[in-house]
Amino acid sequence: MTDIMLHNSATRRKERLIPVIAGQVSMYVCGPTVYERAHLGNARPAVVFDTLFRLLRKQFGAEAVTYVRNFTDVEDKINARAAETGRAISDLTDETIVWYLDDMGALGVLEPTHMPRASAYISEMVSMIETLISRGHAYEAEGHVLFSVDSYSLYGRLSGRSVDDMIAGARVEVAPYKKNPMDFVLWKPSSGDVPGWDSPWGFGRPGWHIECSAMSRALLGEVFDIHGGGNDLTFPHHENEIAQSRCAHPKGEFARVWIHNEMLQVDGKKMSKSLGNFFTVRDLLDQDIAGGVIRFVILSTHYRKPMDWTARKAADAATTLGKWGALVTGIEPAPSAAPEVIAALADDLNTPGAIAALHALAAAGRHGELKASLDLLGVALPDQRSNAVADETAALIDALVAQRAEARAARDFTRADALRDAFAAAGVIVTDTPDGAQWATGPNFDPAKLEGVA
RNA sequence: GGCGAGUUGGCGGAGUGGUUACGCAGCGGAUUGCAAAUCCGUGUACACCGGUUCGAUUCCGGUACUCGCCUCCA
Repeated sequence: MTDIMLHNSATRRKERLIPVIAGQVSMYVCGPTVYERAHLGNARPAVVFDTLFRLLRKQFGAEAVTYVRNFTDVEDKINARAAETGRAISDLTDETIVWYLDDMGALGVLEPTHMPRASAYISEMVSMIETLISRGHAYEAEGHVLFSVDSYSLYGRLSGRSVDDMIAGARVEVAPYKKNPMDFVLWKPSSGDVPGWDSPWGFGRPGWHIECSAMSRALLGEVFDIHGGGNDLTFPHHENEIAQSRCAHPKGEFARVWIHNEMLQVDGKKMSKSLGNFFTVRDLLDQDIAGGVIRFVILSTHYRKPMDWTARKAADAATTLGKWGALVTGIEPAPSAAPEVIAALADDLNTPGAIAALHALAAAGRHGELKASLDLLGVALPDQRSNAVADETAALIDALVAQRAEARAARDFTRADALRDAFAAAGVIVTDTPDGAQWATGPNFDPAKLEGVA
């Protein structure tokens, strides 16, 4: 079996994946906070780690891979959105979760093994916080429980920063009850409409970071193989997760390999909610950009490089997938993806390299392997006639195509070219082959424009 | 200011201490009534300045610029 090499951002080098338990792999990825539609930037990690999930399943067997991606459904942004709209929090989070699964499903993202909701793990969080207090890593102050960064000497190692530097560069006001300005909240009091739970420190709710520590512990244990997420989470979220989990479970290593995807950009700037330069996955799907096309564009750039989304890339991807669709239609997939494709993916998830291998398969006539390889990558080819042409429309087009053939045979090129122009205007793509003309509908298909041509 | 990532031909985008992917576009040709599609052919580009080396785009040091994190963020 091909070794899987992954760039571990904790050690900043490429390492061979050696699972904690031979033959089994466990992976945790930070999932979305659920209060609105996922934007394209949110889709990047979902697609990247889904591709890794697919590779791991291929290499270790589907049953041997445990993949956890949480839903953060306890978070102050959710509370704020619910308050603004007057909706119940559970309505908001339930609806957003359905949207998320729909949208990611359209991108070919498989459902992880477990999709825990933070709200279902409050007691585990409370328990972990109690452990941290008893071990001297956390303290209570004014109804809050704070993690003491001074109690963990390796704090800052993942993100490569020192506590002193961070304090010097801090741009936030420091709460007066913090012993060290970098101490972060594990538990905070709730009042009014804000949701809360009873705890040894009063009625309150957990901080964001402890949620992931508690869920990964509950589902994967004190040590697991891979932890993933966007690189914007490296600090403070992942740094804090490490501090919490390793201090609560000193014998566990927590995550062995850290994988961070780079940001998706628009015009060279990170797509983000705060900048407002985002569009949702649903927006693109509604523009008839196929999920397979979106996924292909995302996979066209290596996950550790910034990637700009452009309409040009989507158009190019649609063209490529359209060609491959024609090659692969009716072809039986090979039993396995091509070795070149697997080798590229096993080399730190080199998806652009894998796509180059796909082009080679297409050129070499290895269409069965092409199909199987596209399946491994999770890229769905667009249906050649996805616009579901009505029977009478199809009959009309067939008739017009036949008329054009007759006109050409009669050397009536004026008539033949007029028909060709009409097809072009209506978004019907006609391709002449040695066996006669074939047609398919294009992205701007508009059957109304064929009226009166006959 | 601190930390991290990046800078590859017209565009997108891999990779490598020497033979210099791949895709798109372009150009030349075949084919075609003319096109489209297809097929064949065609591109020594690696930000800048030093260093190491027989040889560097690839290693080391520095400079510039871009992006990210340092506050919620995938």
